[in-house]
Amino acid sequence: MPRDYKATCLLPKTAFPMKGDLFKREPQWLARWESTGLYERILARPVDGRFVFHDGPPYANGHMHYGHILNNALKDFVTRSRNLLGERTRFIPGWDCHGLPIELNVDREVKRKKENVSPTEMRVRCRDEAAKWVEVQRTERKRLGVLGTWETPYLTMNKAFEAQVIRALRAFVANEIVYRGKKPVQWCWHCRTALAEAEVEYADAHVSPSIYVKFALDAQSLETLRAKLPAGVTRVAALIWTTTPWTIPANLAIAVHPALDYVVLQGVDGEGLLVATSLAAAVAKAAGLTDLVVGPAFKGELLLGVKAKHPFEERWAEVFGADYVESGAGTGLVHTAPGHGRDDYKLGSAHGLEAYAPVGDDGRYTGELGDGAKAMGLEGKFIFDANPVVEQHLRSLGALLQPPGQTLTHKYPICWRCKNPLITRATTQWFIAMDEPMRAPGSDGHTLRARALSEIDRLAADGARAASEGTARGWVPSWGRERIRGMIEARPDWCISRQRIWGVPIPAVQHKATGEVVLTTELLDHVANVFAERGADAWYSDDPTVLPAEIRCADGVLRPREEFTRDGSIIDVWFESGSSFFAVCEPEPDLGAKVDLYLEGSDQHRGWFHSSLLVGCAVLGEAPYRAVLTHGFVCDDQGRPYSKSDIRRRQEARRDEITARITKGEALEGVLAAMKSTWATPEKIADAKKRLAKKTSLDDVALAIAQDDIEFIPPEKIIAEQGAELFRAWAVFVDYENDMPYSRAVLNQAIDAYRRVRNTMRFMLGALRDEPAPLLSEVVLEPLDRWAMVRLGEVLAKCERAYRQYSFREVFATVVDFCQELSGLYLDASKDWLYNDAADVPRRRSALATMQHLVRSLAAVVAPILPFSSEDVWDHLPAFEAKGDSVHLELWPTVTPLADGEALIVAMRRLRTLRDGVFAVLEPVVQGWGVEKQAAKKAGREPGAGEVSFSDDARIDHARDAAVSLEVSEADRAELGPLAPQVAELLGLGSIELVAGPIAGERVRRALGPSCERCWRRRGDVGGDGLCPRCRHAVEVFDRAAGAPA
RNA sequence: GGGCGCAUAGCUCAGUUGGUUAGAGCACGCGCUUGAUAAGCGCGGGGUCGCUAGUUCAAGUCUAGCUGCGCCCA
Repeated sequence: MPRDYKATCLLPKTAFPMKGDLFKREPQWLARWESTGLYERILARPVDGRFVFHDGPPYANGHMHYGHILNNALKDFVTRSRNLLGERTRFIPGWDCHGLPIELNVDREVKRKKENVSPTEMRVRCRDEAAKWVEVQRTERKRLGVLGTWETPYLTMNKAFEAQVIRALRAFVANEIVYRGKKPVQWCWHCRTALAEAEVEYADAHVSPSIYVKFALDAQSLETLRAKLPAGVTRVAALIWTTTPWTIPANLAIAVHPALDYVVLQGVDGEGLLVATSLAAAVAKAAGLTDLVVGPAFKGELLLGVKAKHPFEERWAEVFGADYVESGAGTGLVHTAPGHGRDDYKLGSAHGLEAYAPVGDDGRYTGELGDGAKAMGLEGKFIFDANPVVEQHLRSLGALLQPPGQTLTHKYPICWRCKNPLITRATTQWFIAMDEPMRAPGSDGHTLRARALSEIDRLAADGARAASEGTARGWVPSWGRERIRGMIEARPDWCISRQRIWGVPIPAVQHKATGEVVLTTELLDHVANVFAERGADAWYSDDPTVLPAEIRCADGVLRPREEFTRDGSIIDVWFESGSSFFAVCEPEPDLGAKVDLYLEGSDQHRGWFHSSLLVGCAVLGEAPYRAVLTHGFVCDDQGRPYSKSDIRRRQEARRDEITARITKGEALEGVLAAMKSTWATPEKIADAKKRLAKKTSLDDVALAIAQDDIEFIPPEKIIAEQGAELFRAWAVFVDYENDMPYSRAVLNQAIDAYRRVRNTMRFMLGALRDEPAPLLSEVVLEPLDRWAMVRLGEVLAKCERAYRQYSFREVFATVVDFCQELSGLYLDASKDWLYNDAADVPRRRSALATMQHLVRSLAAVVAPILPFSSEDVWDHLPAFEAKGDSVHLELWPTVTPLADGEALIVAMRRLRTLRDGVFAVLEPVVQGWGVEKQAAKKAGREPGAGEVSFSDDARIDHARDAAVSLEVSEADRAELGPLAPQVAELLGLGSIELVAGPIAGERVRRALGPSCERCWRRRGDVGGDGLCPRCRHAVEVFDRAAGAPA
């Protein structure tokens, strides 16, 4: 019985599992890191660099969704990689706690229980509600592996934060750009509050009435147009078009474009209709006119100053010029109600008109209505209910153009929270002026807008400079500049007040006797100190000391606080979060107000980046950040947003389509096939039919189908069942600068890449066999190992640059590629000496020293991305000098450059082309035999039992059984340099012959001679004992060590 | 309707300042592999670079328009 030599081989041995079992083991690492104070120990390392990262606060309401998770993963990549690169980086997570959604949640609860709750009590409830969600999200964020000060996060409802918000507001007041004014704002009549730009959503298919209204011109205006009238026209009406009849009572003017062409269109009974030339035909059609008769065209300029009679109020609407008037829709004459539209307001205020808005908080008309409207009974009526009333009344007056019931389906703004349609309504609010010079001491007198725009450009310029240095600052990606620039350029003054309770109050006071409203730096200084100590809740208490004993009015006179009442508005939550750098980073001595990086979704160009920029410009005189990195949104495989609600909407749409088509008489099979449904298989269709037979409604079956076709995978499910790290692998696998496709298929691809890295590490750990490896300094490296070290150096350089540019994907791809490269050639070739050489053979020791360094380095490189698995590797890496207890305490790995590095790279490249040549001739032989073998097996025969066409000499299963001859030029052979003597071994061939000239005979032959029983090589040196000399020696060494001579 | 983006193989992505035959991984097909085996290796098929026009000796790359998708706004 021949001896089984397997036991004498040094085969891979490691406890590092192939399967991560991440979902089970991740919590254990998290617990360990927490108990060993890993985060603090990382920060305590003596490093020179420093990097300030600032977490944008998610809203403390609801569970984390995919966008949040992705965002948190990216943030963790940043903090961990910066720390790895020797730049101390803290992560202070934050939450946005104030604001409408939480208040409405509590409100709903209060209303349900029919309780009567004071503002103070309301704030307590809101605080509890926010705290509840902070807790939920804290758990979810920690579970992802995000490293940070989770026990001391920043909350916008913390006292210190609230005080700093007031101090930020003070900076605006000191700059004299805070004012109170009556201006149109987006208003939710249901929530009874003004909304910020960021709080407005749009409904796709809102149906509005669509009416054309006539405003009769006065005699003098008629005279102006005398020469432009078609024959028979004796009177003229300006024709406007609107989708908001309820704003007609607030009409004060009409806008035309001075450069646009207008005509008078012949109507009925001698009436002319004033419209833009380009729209005359459409209007005539709407009016049911059979002939299109118009007078000569003229420019809108001629109309300026023309007066038209309001249809039911005793006042005149004057015609003004405005360049926003369009020639493509409506009539070219725009109904202008300065209290109910932003453009309208601008135009009105330019001509001295007030922002007239006779509509209350609740969306009902107030007593400010004109007599005509009051006579219609509109006072107290809800505006959307007034639409038909106004329309009917206009009709009865003959002021309407077209038949009843015309509607327009269009996008319309709705409240982000309650989803009710919004209105634009002028209210008295606090504003921050964008275009007034800032006058605080030390300010250079620029306007906030100008300052912000110049900061945007400064960041962009700095970003370009950074890019040329191989790092990233400014707007990343660079188009962020255009995006935020457009928004800052176009934005109106910042409306910072909200008529709600849950927030930081705007600490203004009103003098009871004079009605004067006071908001001064002195007042703010006092209140900020009170808030710092007692929190903003103090504002709602009865305690008089919330205010200073005396308050200075505009006339310079100090008056006792008892003469004042406190304002009830709170500040826009975007102002709060925009102040976060000032509340969180500025007070910390090792951070400071200048933050190196903000990192959020690209929607924050309008949100947090935007508000932070404005606050920064007022408080610091500059942007609070050096770099702004944005990511896209998580989408499904069709590129549609991947969120629970979006998916549900799509599932329902699909269900409705299935239902509709089947109800119309189409066959189930046909419908499903046409939709490429996963249910378009005979079994599934049978299943569906069975369900229908069981009286399950068609809708329910259709929904089940839709849910299978359009799947939503809850993130917490992936994390609980597969592990957070796989999600992180997905986050690094897709390109975050664009929208990121998410589906099971993509997730699986990311997992495959992860496994490639994991298994390559595992192989090398196995090679090390749980034994301390020789140090690099203790061995003479073989050429192949030297190549690996040179390549590692290249990989490290590339990854370092990629990390500095936040190109995490590139880091990961580089590592995955490197693993592939190692697997395919380096590790494969090394197996021979790893397994078969005696333990102390120099070339084996060289390989071990190299692999130890490779594993150690690669684990550190991927640690920011795969914190769990890299720690797993670290745990299984044999001890070496100075090995810490966590990979996360490592600093960026280094490799000593080798003088012959370039030559080694060239040699390896040549070896690779050589290998391509070898496989090109070898593959058909191996494959041909393989196919025969498969066929024989299939037919139930033993391969080679006389029925296959390969002769024994030609059978080659494996490269090691092959002797190959290859044509290689002298120059190419020279490139092999130090690798030349080892070519056969490196390529795993039995033997290779490199021939300079043409090859006469077969290029591939079966290697001659018996194979060594231990290492299976056919090198022609196998002795009578069945072993090659190398193996004979190894067995001797093995037996001696085992103390049992054979 | 406007602003800013994106579009390369079935999927995820590379593709330097325009310059040979557009690459990689995954998936797929065919093989190998007792010794990386819920792994590893080799070979192979697969692309009108969204569409149209233009600039150029030369366009995936530059310009314009269009289509589709996303974010932000109206």
